Amino acid sequence: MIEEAFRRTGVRRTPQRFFVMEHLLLRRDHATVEELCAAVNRDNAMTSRATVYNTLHALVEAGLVIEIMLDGKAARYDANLEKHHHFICDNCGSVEDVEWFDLPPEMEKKQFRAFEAILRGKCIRCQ
Amino acid sequence: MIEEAFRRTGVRRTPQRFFVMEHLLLRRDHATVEELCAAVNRDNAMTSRATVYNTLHALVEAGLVIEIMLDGKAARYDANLEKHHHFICDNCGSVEDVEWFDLPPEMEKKQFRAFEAILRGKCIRCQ
DNA sequence: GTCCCTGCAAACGGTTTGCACCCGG
DNA sequence: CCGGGTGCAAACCGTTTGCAGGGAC
Repeated sequence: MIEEAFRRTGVRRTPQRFFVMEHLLLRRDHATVEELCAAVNRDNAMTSRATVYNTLHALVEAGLVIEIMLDGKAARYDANLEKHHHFICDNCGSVEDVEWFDLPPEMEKKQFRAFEAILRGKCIRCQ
Repeated sequence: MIEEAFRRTGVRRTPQRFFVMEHLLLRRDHATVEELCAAVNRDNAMTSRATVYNTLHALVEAGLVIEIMLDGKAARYDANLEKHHHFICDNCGSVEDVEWFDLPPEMEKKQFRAFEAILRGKCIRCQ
């Protein structure tokens, strides 16, 4: 529940923040700022790009959303908080979640703070 | 040998291209365009930023260098053609090569075209 | 009532592009 | 000589910032 998550993490509840969070939860398609801005403005009240950036920073800070930076293109945002990796389609550039797997044992020893895998290929639609 | 690599891959040999390639081979520190531009201009003839970009595209195209895009910051370039992963220091942002490891067997089955791991932590200097 | 959020517009940093000139093959 | 590379400057695109006004708590 969004209200509850905001209260719990101390994120101030504004319509803009609510709509952004709602969109990320409903359509888990790794939206970019541009897409979120368009979606929120289509469905609801007016929201500036700057506010979408501000909102996303707040949500990332609060741990409600993760930021995915791939290939130097626009950042994408993901409300899936389970540990997972990412797949990028060579053809259409879409991003999909991939089930989590750990580092091999010999690497695990080295105590990295974080591990993230990026997998590439053609997605089902593009094959 | 640089001359030979250029001839083999059909990259036209200009002083600028030679110096960029030389720098990447000698100091394998994952240089950014900015750093390469500065280094080439310090040591040798004048070279514009646009030409460094052009050169790097040509070298990546020719398969003599790989491009590393991390965290939406400036691209970095690497003359290490062996398969490897990358480590980024949380503190200073430096990038290091990490020995290659494969996907776990259950993932290997899915036939991804490419796999790249990004590891994070503190580098030796920053610990 | 106090902060913090919002919208706007300008600034920013990395990269790309258009163009006239130049040089490698 | 020809095609492609070079330098310069302007354009581009995603993101950040400064600021005045407004809404959450």
